[in-house]
Amino acid sequence: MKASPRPRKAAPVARARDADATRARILAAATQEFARHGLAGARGDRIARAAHSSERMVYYYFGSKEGLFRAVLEAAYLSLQQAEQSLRIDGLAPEEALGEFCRFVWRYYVEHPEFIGLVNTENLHHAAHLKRSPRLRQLVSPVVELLRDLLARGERSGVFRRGIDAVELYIAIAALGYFYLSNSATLSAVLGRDLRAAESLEAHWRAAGEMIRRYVRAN
Amino acid sequence: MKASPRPRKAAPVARARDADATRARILAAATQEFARHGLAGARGDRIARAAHSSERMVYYYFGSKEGLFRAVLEAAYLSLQQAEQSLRIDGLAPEEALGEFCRFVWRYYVEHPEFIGLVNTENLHHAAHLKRSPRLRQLVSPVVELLRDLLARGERSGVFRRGIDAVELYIAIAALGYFYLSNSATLSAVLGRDLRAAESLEAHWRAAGEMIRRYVRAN
Amino acid sequence: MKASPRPRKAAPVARARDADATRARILAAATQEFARHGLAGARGDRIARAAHSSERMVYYYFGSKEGLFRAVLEAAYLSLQQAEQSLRIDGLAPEEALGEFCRFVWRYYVEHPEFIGLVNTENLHHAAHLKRSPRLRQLVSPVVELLRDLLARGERSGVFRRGIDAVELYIAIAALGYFYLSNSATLSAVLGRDLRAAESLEAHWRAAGEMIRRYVRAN
Amino acid sequence: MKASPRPRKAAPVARARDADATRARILAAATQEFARHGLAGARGDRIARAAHSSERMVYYYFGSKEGLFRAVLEAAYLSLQQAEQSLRIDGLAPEEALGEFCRFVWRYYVEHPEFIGLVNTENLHHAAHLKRSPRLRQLVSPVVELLRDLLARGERSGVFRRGIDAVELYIAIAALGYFYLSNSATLSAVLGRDLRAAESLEAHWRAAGEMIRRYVRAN
DNA sequence: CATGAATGAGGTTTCATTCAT
DNA sequence: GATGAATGAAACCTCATTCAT
Repeated sequence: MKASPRPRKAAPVARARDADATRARILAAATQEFARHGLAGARGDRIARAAHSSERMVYYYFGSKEGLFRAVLEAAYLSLQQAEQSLRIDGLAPEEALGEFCRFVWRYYVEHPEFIGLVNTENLHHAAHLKRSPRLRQLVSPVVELLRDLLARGERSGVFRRGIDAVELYIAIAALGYFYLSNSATLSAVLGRDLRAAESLEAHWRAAGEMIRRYVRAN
Repeated sequence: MKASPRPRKAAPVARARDADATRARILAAATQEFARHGLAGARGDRIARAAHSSERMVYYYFGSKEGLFRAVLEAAYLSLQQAEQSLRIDGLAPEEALGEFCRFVWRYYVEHPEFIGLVNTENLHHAAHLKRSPRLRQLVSPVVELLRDLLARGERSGVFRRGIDAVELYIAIAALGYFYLSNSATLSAVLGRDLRAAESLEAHWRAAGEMIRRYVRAN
Repeated sequence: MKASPRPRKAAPVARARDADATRARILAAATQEFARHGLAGARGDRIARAAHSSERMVYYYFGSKEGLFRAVLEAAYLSLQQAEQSLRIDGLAPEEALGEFCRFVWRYYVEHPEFIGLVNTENLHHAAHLKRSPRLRQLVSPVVELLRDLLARGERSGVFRRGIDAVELYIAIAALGYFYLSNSATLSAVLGRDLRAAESLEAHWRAAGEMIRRYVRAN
Repeated sequence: MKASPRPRKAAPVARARDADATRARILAAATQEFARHGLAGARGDRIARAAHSSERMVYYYFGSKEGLFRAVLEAAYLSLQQAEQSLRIDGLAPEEALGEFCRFVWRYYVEHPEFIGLVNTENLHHAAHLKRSPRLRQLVSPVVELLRDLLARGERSGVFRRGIDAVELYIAIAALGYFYLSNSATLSAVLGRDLRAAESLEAHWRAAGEMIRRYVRAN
């Protein structure tokens, strides 16, 4: 065991560490709560209980319900950005790279259902919190730039057609993944098919991949 | 026109005692309120005021907030179904017909932003109200059948390739329209481009149409 | 089929009969409702539904909730009085007559649990409705007179002791029946014995009869 | 007496922050309100006002109206049990002891009219709250055991007859006190005699005592 | 005689938040 | 830094009752 240097204020230090941990637990609990119930539907006591803390602490650390939501939203977009930054596709052939890109985006949605819930809630509020958050205003998503490079590479090598807008391509990719997952409940009811079943999901990713491929390929 | 005897308080009385009209006004007001604020965020007094009625009447006609939401949802899906039934594309050539279909779906979303709000809210609740509504369980969307016929026609005439699933095609068309509109606020903030601007919208419909066309066409 | 004499106003007559029947059904339903839930706990819509009528009719016939309660109370006490008037014990020997009297009172409580519920409710209200009802103020219970005669007879024949107050005797008889039935739920819980079981009830009537007998008998 | 530093708002502050005291004041106020008006007739704002607190605090401490009622009921039965435990009659001669027991029970009813009101209300609800209360289910009334011992003693010394059930005796004693007080309002109206008058009460306790004595005595 | 529509007032309960130590 | 106690405002909903035909 490593000796910690001069634990003169052992108790306070422990508390301080708890403080960070408490804050993190509240943030995690709030992320789930806001994603599941929206901003208006979220309940402070549920967050406090899930975080093994108290409502009082929520206000202590985040000031208000909206402040907490803003923090949750910031953390969610920051997480996405970090994941995006770990994406390496510049070594791959354009078509493979695009496939990898799609898989990355869609997998992120699948593995982070809370992200979809939070973003839906934020859209209900016309992105008011996103706009007001200084931390988020300066973080521009790097993925569009990535796609732009990819399209240029594909164009040069002749496998992609010209004139494709990177933003539009990104939106299409996002749409095909996000909408399917976000709306699977109502779609399943209306279409009479369980879209959450494994085979439905797989079929969708295949069709969606095909759609993106056909959209960009030359001729 | 027949002169009614002593219409001293004609207008108010007519309004005050017309149950159908009162119900309809409440339903319309609630549709807006739920679409804008979600189920938890909707406020009974705002609905009553917008409907020129009272909170009491809301409960008189719809029993509870959830009952009202269910009625709103039923009406919204019924409206969509009625619009769908008025869609006539069987006389058009397959490619034109598909274009017409896309335009119909996307225009519906553009002209009924409240529909998107309601459906998002219902998805937050895992389609619980949709599932419980007997009126909606029996109404199956007719558009998938329409698409299936269209795909068959196109296949036979050689303009569409084989093996396209009508449900997948429908989801793709819906996704490209719905996601863009539903998420325009956060996307605009993150992508740094106003997706609600007229030229952005037009560009999107063009790109989306191209994507669908390329997805189905032969070769 | 018998021809009814001149059914000129058949419908109205039928309606008029229905009116009496409706009134009676409302009264019967209200009796149950007030007995089960008290005055404050009684619900107009439950009464209307149970009477196969409408809330509006309740007000049409009885003016107000309190008016309805007063009518119910009057009917209940009138029923009791009618039953009391049918009691014939003057031909029996004093001891037998007293036994018959007890059985009559206790059987009435057993067979009219709604009476107990109503009387408890009325006591909660300090008999305010009883006091205000002119119909009830003039109906004096004849049973005390009956008991007084009985006690005199028994005294003369030497089987009853002297100095027994008829009112006290009546209260004792009532108490031993009423309290047991009215409080059986809490007593069962506290005493750990199901007082509503057939053998418990029988044992109680035996003990209660013994108590009354020993109270009045000479020496 | 110690002088507290700067007691500028001493009284209000002390009162405002003493959780136990606040809880107790609410409980006391609710006891009166429920006893006087029943469960359905009780009003939250009246309780809050009488407790010099707020409706909000009622929910803070007791969760719901029913939760408050349950707490009130528990406290009432606990109080009775405590009083019962302070009853000492094992040193007295059997006849004296029985008289003391009766006096104790009847005095408790006279001095705790709220207990009668609460128990009546609970019986209206078929003892539903009593049954659900774990605290009350385990507290068995000790008085029946007391009576059983007393009867055995009296039997042995020959002053009491054999075969008397302690539960029946307890019920009889309770009935003669409870019923008289609980139903005095309607009985007074129907019998045309003010049962709450001092001389009526005294006469009743005398007659009731006589009844119990004659019930148990040998021969 | 009957009734569907309407309603004011107030009921219970919940919400997000602050006080005071 | 942390906490239990407290709270104003407003939410949803219900009640007994009346209106207007």
